[in-house]
Amino acid sequence: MAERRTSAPGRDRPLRTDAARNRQALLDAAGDVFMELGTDASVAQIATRAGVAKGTVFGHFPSKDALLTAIVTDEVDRLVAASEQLPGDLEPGPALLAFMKLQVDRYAGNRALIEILRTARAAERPEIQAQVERLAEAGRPLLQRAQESGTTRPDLSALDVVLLACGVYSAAESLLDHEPGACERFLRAVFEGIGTPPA
Amino acid sequence: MAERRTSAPGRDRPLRTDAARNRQALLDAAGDVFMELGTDASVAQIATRAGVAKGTVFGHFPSKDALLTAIVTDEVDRLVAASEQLPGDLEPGPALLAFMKLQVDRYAGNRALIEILRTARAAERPEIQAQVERLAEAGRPLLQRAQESGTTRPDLSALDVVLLACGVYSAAESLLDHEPGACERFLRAVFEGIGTPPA
DNA sequence: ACCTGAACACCGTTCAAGT
DNA sequence: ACCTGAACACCGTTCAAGT
Repeated sequence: MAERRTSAPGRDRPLRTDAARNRQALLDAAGDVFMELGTDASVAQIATRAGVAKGTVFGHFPSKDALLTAIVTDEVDRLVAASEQLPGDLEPGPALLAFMKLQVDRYAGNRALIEILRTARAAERPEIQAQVERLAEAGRPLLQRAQESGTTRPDLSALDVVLLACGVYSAAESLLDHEPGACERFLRAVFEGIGTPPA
Repeated sequence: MAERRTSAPGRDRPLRTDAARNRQALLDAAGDVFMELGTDASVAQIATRAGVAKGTVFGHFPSKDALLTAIVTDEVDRLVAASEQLPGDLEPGPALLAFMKLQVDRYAGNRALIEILRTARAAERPEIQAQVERLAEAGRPLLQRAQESGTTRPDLSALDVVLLACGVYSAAESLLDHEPGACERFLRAVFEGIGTPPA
């Protein structure tokens, strides 16, 4: 769940109570609307759902992008927490696979999330890139353990693992309507290798 | 190169000479502008580059999407042709890898192309889906040969291969500025498997 | 201190008026 | 038969006026 704060980050004094309520309503509305409709959802839709005027959005967030960044940060919070709570008795390889599975499942659950991550070209959006790296950091110990056990190729970085999970979801997305298990199938293919002869 | 036609598809009579010239100018301009700026480039930019009024665009193409579809069709034409001209003496596995390499190279060369392909959710844009399947068809014999030789896993379809190439490029995109070989590295990782111990 | 809603510059698309 | 450019509905963003 998102941290319920009554002040914007980098603020020393608390918000007025109605402003704090509006801010949270905007975050909730943005979360819902972006999740369902993706990044193309309009600011007006979010304002309406939050019960405020369109201009009020920009009193709390400097731009639509800032609102999207807040959503991404929230989702990455949950992913980091979930990856820390992965069952501890997993073998190194399966643990890394489970980390990637957590990601594709979140992408499947939030249209906006994957749209933002794959639109964010590295140099252009440092705030988004920071979230991607935060996610990579959560996966780093899992990757290290897998590589030290010799079950994972050594030429991969923690960032690579996160990017490949994005790529796997992107590849599978158009299949999901007719094949709900497409992500798992592609994840397994990537893990074991396309060029793997039948068992 | 794009086929230079003086009539729109599904037309029996030829276009007036000035109209034919404008149509081709629009296709050329759209190819250039979309390639450089991606799908966010405006219709006005394309009209200006083509030397016509904004309204003229919609006399030739019913929508901006139709213009994008024309670009995708053109790029798929080239990809299909290139994959038919792959060296015939390649082993089955490397031939399939080369087919995927052709794709990621085109995605790297045309910002709009990959943007369209990964935005096109299957059910929503049948014209784009048709182009993806045309590309899959070009890869089918290569996949079949690789699977029959036992060097490629049997649970992949020709469509899967195209989608995975899109996914690999998407995963590598943000790294390309600092690591130009990121696509090849990810392609190799996916081919050999992430879970492959050091050689 | 915050909210509102009109206003602005932009976008894709339409269409009456021209040639 | 085709082109033009004004007009329309929409978008993200700004800001003067309110409370």
